[in-house]
Amino acid sequence: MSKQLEKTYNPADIEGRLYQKWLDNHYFHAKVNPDKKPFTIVMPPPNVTGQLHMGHALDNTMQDIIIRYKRMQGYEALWQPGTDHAAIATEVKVIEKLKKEGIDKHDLGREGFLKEAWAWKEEYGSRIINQLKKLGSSADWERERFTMDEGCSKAVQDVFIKLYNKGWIYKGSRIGNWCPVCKTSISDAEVEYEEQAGFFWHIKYPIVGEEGRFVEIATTRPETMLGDTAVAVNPDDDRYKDIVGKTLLLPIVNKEIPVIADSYVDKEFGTGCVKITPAHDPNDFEVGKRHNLEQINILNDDATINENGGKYAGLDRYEARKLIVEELDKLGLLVKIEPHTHNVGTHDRCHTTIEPMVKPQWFVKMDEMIKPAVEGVKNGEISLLPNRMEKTYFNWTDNIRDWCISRQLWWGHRIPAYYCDKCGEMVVAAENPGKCPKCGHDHMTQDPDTLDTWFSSALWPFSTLGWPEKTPEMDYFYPTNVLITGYDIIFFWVIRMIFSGYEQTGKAPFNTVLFHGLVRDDQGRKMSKSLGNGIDPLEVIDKYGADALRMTLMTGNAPGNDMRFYWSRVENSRNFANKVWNASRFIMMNMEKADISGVKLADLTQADKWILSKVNKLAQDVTDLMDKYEMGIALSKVYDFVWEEFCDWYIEMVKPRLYNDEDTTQAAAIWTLKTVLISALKMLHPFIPFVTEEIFCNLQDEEESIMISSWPVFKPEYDFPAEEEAVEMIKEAVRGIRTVRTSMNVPPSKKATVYVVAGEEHVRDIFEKNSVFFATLGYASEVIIQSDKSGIADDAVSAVIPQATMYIPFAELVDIEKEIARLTAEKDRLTKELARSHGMLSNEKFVSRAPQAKIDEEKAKLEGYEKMMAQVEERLSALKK
RNA sequence: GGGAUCUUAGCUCAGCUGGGAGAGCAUCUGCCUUACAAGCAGAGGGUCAUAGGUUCGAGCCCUAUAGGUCCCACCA
Repeated sequence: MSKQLEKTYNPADIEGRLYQKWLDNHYFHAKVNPDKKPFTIVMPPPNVTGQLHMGHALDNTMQDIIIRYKRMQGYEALWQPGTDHAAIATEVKVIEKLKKEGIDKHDLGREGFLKEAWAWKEEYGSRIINQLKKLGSSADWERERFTMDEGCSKAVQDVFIKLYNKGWIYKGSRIGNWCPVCKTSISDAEVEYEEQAGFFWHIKYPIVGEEGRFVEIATTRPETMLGDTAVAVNPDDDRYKDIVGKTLLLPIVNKEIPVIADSYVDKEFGTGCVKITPAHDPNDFEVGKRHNLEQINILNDDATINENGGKYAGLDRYEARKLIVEELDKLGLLVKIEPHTHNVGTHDRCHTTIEPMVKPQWFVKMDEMIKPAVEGVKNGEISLLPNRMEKTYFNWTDNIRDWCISRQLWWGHRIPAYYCDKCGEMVVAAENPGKCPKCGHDHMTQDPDTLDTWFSSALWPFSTLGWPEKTPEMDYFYPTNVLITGYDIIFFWVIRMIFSGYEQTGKAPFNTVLFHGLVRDDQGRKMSKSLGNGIDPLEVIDKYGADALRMTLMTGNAPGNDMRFYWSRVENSRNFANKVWNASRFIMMNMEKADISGVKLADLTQADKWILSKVNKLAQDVTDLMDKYEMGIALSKVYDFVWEEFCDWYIEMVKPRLYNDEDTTQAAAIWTLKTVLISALKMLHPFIPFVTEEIFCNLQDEEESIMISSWPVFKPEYDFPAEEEAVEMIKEAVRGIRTVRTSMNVPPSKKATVYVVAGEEHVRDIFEKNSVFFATLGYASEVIIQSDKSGIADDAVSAVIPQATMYIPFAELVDIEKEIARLTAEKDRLTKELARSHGMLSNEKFVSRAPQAKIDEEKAKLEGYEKMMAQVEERLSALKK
């Protein structure tokens, strides 16, 4: 017994209820099942601090589509979810929160602060998960993980110790990016360069022992001169050849520093003389190493000047800059100030200008570990989609530098290294050894630093499955199948997962990476909080439903490209959901009219076979596209089919049969409607799960969910190419008809005659009212078709449109001059087509290389053209007479 | 400086290995019709950035040019 649906689709009424039903039935839960093949996607873990944004919505919609598709195909489909502790992002938020309460992080101490952070995680960590659920995400929430849960922490610790023992993790003093606000080092990838207007200060450094002679240098950061230990010139620079090896008096500091020659210096840039500050510039650091220069750190962690800055100690870096410039001016050493725009590195979290600083940090050696990751992509073990991402990938792997993994934060995985309080001996171990192995002192202190948040994310594809324990899940679901993420984190995350996967498990963590672009606003800008242009996916869901949002995100852009968000596209998607809803409603309204249990394929009319064969072919096409992860194209194919073929043509064609209880083909029509609808619903389900589920359950009382129904496959018995061709011919004929008119108003007796006439002039004075062809078919008891296409048999027309009672060749009704013009144009077109076809078939390359099917197709086309040409010529000559 | 990518209808974008220029929105015309006005039928609108080349045939391949976007590196 099918139920009646509401007149319009109202997502708010059903989404929550259906999602709860799915959860209650554990449909999302994947178990180790040797009878089925596994298919695994691991969810990029959203930050616990996160709020669902369009990027998440897109990312998770894509994953959900694939996982639902695979589930319907009979795979044991696991979508492994979880959240990321997001070290610095969370720490910043918690500090902010505490600040509002008037509490400083350091007042609480490490343990107190971590308590606060965990409380934060408990409070907000579930928020984004609930938002993902609103999207319809069918992740296996029963397996939800967290990067800092016990298992993942164990994995992190094991990997650290393993890599350390292998010599691939080391502690080193290196110059790195320091954020004076977050007071932590950050990796190069976390630095964003902003173009800023600044100045070039030209300063004179006096040459010792040569009164009145100076070297002029140009700098954008004059305050760093406090840490200068040399001035460098290019060895080939003739201007300065004679001063190399001489000594300069560093002004203000009044210290003697050497002039050195180093090819790093660009003769053309600035004055050709560079002040060298090894402790505060990455290039200078390298130069300093080559020339054994002292590193003088002049900054405190908050970027104020430290005791090495003499009288400037305690001042902020910019304040110091101002005063130093003033002093240089007073000393007569300031030559000039030039405006200069340059790129300044800022921290991507807080946008503070970073300071290069020399700090002891932990590093992962990359040179060896990256090799299998490069090889795996090169040999196709891992494919990146779209392919162009491979270039970006190799660009990175070729230039990889050691990975700085220590962070001076509290929220994160603490580095498992312990130092003896007495002799400083370091031990890397899972637990505090308690006693120093070297001097026997009985107290060791753990390294205060934590690990880069990406260190744990890098292990995510396997740590979530229980690694390093040998779990059945690890055996069964790993390696995962596809990773879906934005191209913006290829460096942060994707590469690190790949090399970690190879190193830790000996296997690629996934065999395909599918990248998507960014969702931008309607002006193409990045959605960001500061611009206030972000569109909240939840708002879209509230207004138009999750299905509409999902569909919007999946259409209208190519894989890997950025997309713009338009409300009008959401409306269109909503309209489509409503269209499906109403088509289903119509079918349900008519389902009871006949018993369809005994319908056989032989009972079907031409129209039925046509639509059946269309949907059959569609299933094949869509499956192929889904397997290639071309979800956007797959969806638009189903969209076109449902709206244009099924609703606009088939349902309209079939109406007369439904309304006429005497019609012997009524049951066949109902059977076909239902069969095609169910197929279409199944193909739509991964994309728009809610509306399809609601309809399916109302339509198929005996089946509990479309989620666990089977994906449509191509069925040879539904392949009716001949019928398809016949109906296409009729459609072609009817499509040429311009205007459709009914005879005045349609009387309630449902008897009306519809004249379908080509060309408006013929009927304008006969009929007063225009109407719509297909909608009117439902009313009409009789249809007269006048077509300009000969060759369409009357019985073919009436097979599709049963009320059609007349068939009059168009030429008999039409203005002869016009018809000749039309035929002439047609002849021209055919001439061109024939030339094209002949050209192709006479081309040796084409004939030898093209697939046989294509050649046959072309031959068939050629024949068709030749026939049509003959007809056209015949009619032309007849008319001319 | 290195690299990627884009330029197709008024707007935003599809166009999968070369073979009949497409969608949504917008515009215009006619329709409340027993699934749907969140709808139906139709119309207008494009030298596919420019210039060459390969090919029987180019939106698609090659070269160059112009403009846009992004990533990486970064000059003190």
